[in-house]
Amino acid sequence: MQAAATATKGAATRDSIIERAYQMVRREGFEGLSIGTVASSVGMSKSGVFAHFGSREDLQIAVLDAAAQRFTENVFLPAIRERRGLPRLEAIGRRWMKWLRSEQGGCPMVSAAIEYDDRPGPIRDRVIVYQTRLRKELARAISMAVETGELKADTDPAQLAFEIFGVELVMHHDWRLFGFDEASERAERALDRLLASYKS
Amino acid sequence: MQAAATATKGAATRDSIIERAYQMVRREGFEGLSIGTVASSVGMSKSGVFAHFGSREDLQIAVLDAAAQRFTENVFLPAIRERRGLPRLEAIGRRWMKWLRSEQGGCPMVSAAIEYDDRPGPIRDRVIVYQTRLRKELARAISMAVETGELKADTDPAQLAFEIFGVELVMHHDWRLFGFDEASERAERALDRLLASYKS
DNA sequence: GAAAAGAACGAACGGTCGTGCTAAAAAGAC
DNA sequence: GTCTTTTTAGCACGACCGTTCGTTCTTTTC
Repeated sequence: MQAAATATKGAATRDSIIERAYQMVRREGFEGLSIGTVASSVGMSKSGVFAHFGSREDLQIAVLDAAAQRFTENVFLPAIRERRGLPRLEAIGRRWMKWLRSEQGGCPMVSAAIEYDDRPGPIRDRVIVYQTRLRKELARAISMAVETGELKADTDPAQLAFEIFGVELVMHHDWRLFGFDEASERAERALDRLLASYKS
Repeated sequence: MQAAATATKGAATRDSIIERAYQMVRREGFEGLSIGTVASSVGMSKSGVFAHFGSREDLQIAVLDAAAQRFTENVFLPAIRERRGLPRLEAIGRRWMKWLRSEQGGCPMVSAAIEYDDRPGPIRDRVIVYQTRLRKELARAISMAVETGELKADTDPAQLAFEIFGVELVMHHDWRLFGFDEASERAERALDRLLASYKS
């Protein structure tokens, strides 16, 4: 009996709790997540849900981990199948936007970054870990595009990663406030212009 | 006895309540704002504070209005003294960054946009009004720089405003998570690169 | 001065929150 | 089948929430 996807019955319900909590965080944010609401949503008692995590914070962390994992699976992993260099970098950018759109209720990672950016504690620490990792992966993809000669040799990968992140943030912002279509169109143009300004 | 800065005693304490609440929103966000905490912070009773606003939501809206006013006073109004065109546009960008830095606890407007982007109600409505106005003002400054011939004639003001907003957002994000110095430096470079790509 | 208006207080309300504790139910091992 | 472990429910707690109400104190107006 190796570790299967879900070994015991408890792990399965734990997963379904996280799934439900994940959906709620997208709408209410991490601080808006309450054990009672999650419990009634999955049809369990508060204490039943509570027993799976031991504290509200641990539940929040579990949701944060799930968000990070999903982001990686939906944005970075598929992009790896593209040829290293500009194609892969562009694939990341496009899949990133697609990911933001698919998260109808807002990206939990963005919420977490805003909510905990000055609230010290384990959640903030973990947010920083994930954001650092994301930026590093992005810079790595940029470096490859420099190596292939598709981007200028004097490109600062971290700087371009910073600027790409800005485009994704403003797309997220505008989409939620002003509607998807215009935000997505502008973001695509912004990304094209940005990459063009770095092309050799 | 014309309307002075604060006509009656009540209006004065009302202002001081908003001031305190404003500081708290920067750290805890709008949803984290509680009347009891504000009250004890200004040395009043909960009901005393409550009487000035009539509801928690009205207090939140008062803080939001104060944030918008301060932003205008600190970013747009001073920039108007610069010559219309590129100097004024650059002044807006620089003062914007300075404003983000001066708001040690995070910009309430950014918090509000994230917190209420999918929570219908009067707060979200007002956030959209302010964000629309801001974007329009920014586009207006860009248009002037096109008219003076400093930016390319085919510049889309709304598109450039979108992209500038992205830089400010990622600067806000990185600053809070990774520290000010690097974020500010990268944002300045990003803004320079961005404007350069639009210069005629 | 008195009278009216405004400002602040303190107690209490119904509600929700996270968290313990204990017992029942379910699942798995043998 | 029984026994043991895991999983869930039920209940109660203390704390905090926004809000209401009646009262008291202070300021303004005449």
